[in-house]
Amino acid sequence: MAETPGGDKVRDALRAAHLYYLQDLTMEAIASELHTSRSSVSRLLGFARDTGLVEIQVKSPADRVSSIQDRIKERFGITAHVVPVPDSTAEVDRLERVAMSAARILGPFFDSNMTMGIAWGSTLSAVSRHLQEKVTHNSQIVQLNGASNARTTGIGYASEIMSRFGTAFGAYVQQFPVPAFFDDPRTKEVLWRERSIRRVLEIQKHMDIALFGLGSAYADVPSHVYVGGYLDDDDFQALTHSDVVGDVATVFYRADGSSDDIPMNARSSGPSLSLLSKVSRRVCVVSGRSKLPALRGALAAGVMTDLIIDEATAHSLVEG
Amino acid sequence: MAETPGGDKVRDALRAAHLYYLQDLTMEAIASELHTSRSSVSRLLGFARDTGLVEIQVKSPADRVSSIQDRIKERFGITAHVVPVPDSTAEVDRLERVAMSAARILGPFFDSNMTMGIAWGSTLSAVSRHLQEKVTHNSQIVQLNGASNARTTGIGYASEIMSRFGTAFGAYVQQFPVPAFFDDPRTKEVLWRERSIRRVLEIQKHMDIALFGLGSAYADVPSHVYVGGYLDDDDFQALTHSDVVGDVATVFYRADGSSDDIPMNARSSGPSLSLLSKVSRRVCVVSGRSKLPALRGALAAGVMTDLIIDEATAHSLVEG
DNA sequence: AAGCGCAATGCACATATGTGCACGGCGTAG
DNA sequence: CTACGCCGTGCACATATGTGCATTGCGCTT
Repeated sequence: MAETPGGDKVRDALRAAHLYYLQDLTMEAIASELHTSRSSVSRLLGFARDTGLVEIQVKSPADRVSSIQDRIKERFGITAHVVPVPDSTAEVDRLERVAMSAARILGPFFDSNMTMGIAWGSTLSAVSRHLQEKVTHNSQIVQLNGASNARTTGIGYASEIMSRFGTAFGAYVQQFPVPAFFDDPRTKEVLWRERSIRRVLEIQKHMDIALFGLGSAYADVPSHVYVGGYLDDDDFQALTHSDVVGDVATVFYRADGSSDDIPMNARSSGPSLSLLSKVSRRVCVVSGRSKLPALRGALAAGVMTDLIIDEATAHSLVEG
Repeated sequence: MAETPGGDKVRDALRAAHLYYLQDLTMEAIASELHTSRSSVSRLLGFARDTGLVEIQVKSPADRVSSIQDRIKERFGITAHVVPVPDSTAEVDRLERVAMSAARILGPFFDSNMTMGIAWGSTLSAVSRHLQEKVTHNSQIVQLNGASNARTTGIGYASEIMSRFGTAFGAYVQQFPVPAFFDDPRTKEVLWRERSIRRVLEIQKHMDIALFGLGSAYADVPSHVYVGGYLDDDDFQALTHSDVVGDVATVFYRADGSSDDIPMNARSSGPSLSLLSKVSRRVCVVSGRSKLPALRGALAAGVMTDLIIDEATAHSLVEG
């Protein structure tokens, strides 16, 4: 067992998965082919699923007319993944379920030789907790915006998210050890010239997927940025003054999607929206009606190509 | 039910599938969300699977060293899909199982706006019987080679295969109503100038996927072509004389993969191997060791990009 | 060589899922 | 208006699957 430490297990799991999912054999039958017990087969299959040897996708046939996804596609030109959640569900559970779905939907998007940039926040945290393993090679996860602030280094929180993604995909994790917001924009400018930082920025520039939630001061569950001590009263005032409706990776924008001339952005560590828009796949996860204003703004800004959203909010989006 | 004749069913099935596969709810839980009984949910999920709303893939992680697939990839430069089948399995069951796997593996390959060319024969027939539904749009299936001969029109057989593919994918079916082999090559030349025929040839030329088995005179289960009255004694002699080891869609080739100067090919209705090689994805399904010589020849000819093959035969392929 | 600990295995039971059958609604033909 | 027949549904049962627990085998330590 030293030389093939589980390699046999993978082999068996793969074979079991093939027999089960591709040939419709029952576990009993597989057990006899594998000369083992049915229980072991059950466990092997479980292993195969957890481990990403089996990938299950739910595809919406493009023909279902006027489904919400299509309406969203028409109106906003993006691909929506609407997560069914009963309306009665509490806000927290709702986020949890959207996050779980997001984690599953994400799987097929990411693969070997890719780089995924991720933001941090309650939403991403939830997603990270539901990731299923999927082995990839030569892939990396890069943090989009800094996480430390005046009170904490924020490292525990953000890096936990990062490392969950890293281990789930077997990807190299590239942290971004800078504050979320600089006190002085000039510090940022200077720091941005450092080679160590430029290396990260360079990686960000070449990412294949960006994954983020939306920040919103008005959310029922106010976003992490707004309650974590990242902003002081002056900052809040400044934001209100600039008509900010939300943020993506600590970069703020207005209802019309514009993000220029918002002073806070000069101090933010996140990627500018224009930079973000160069990424070929930009996945946004949203749960809860209270994020609607932020969502509309983000749509106007065109920051996303894919939207994973709970049913009720999707509904409100196309209704209102 | 008149206006959405099953549209609701699809909707529900989709939702159920989402809840089941993406959110890990139990059928019981889904039943209550859907205000129906657990049984109905079970049925809905079954429907979702049959209907292609759910797609399940088994992926071989690229890292498993020296697996058969990798060895094949190295040696022949193609992607192999090895179907696990116990060695003790009878030849017929083996074909059946390979065919079932092939049908499942094929699903993800084919999609809307694509054209798939298919040959006919025992292998393809078996595959066609195991296809899972998958709705696509603006897609078509085109027959690669004629099927009628001196004795029968061959239409029942080939067109049954064709239509199974057509209905499974909701694709337009383009038959190719010509004999498998012409008595006189000049007839073919003349006919090939007809617009109706040229239309089909044109479609073939633009196909995105080609799917075929291998013909072999020496197979345990001799291929359909060799026993269906398509060839007479003289033909057989001619083939032997030309050192033919097998055929793809009634186009013959030698062990070294060459197919020129084989007189029969001038009379065959199938696409020349060079034409075939222009298709971006060329999937070959093989079951049974007796097809090995034909397989080696086909590999030498480079006609395939993907090979779906049973385990034992794959083994022999890399061993010998 | 005996003892220890870890991981894999199978058993037996608990759950979850699949399906034949009978019932009831609804549209249609008579 | 009634009879007929076709779904769609849920029930109850049959199967199939998941999992805690005790056992076994194996490698390593003492």
